[in-house]
Amino acid sequence: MPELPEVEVVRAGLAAHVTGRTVSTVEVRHPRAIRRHIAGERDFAGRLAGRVLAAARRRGKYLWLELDGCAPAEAVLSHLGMSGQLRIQPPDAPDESHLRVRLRFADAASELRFVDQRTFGGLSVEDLVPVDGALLPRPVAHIARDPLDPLFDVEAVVTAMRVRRTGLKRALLDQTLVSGIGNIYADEALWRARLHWARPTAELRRSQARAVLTAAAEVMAEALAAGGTSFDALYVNINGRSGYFDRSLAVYGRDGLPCPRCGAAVRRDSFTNRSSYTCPRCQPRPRRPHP
DNA sequence: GTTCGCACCTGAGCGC
DNA sequence: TGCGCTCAGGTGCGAA
Repeated sequence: MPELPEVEVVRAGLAAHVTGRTVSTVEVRHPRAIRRHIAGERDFAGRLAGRVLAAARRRGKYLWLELDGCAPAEAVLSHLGMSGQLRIQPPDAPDESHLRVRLRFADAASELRFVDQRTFGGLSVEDLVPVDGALLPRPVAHIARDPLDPLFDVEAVVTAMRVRRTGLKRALLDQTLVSGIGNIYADEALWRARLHWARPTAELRRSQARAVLTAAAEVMAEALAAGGTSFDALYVNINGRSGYFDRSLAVYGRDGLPCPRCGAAVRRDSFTNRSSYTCPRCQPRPRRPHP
């Protein structure tokens, strides 16, 4: 699944290969892919045609391409959801089976395709609004900075986290508190910090909260460094298979396998209709877990 | 105001 | 072979 490192790889690819290019036409192949663009398909296509893609930006798992020469400032916003890909393809390349949106460019050198099997992701054109010194698409205004953001304030997040009355993993997945962390990196960060996912945030020491946030930054930076090598000129990569399995995951998806640190069998728990993986020895369950 | 649970969605894997 | 069920999980929204 695309999490922060994968989205950053895509952003860098788009910055290199589509910025400065003029959109000629837009083809929406599946309406659900632009469901967040309330005005509909024709408006979506009309607002992009003839526009220059000026810059590729990201916050957390949201990605957007700023549009040149408009007031108020606008951008085409993308979230990859669970299975989304943004691909740069030659115009004569066969359509992918889950191709949802196609952007053609005036130079006709290549086209940008939004491919999404499960259609949890999508595109929309949004106004940019000033938030905390940054210019963000309106639906992203509530998203916190991510641990790789140079302006990420770890001490402020530690304070905010300890005010919450919830479990630690739930807090890590709350994009309004800290963005970019999904189920995989949450489990990996918790393992590195030796903390159980059910620890009540209100009972964490500052050093523990700081440790798990630092671990999240480390594991995502390592994944980004690894993922950055799979990019080439014709493929803006969110390739779940190659990017995903190349990572060195300590616990995620390793139910029953030995913990790389102590050798105890990794355990899978149910967590809000999904899974959490922990080492029962390195990450002991708290005496009073958050329910 | 804060926290939680569920729907959304498709394909792989599995048991029968 | 085919059917039905479970699982995967980020986000937004309504309920508590």
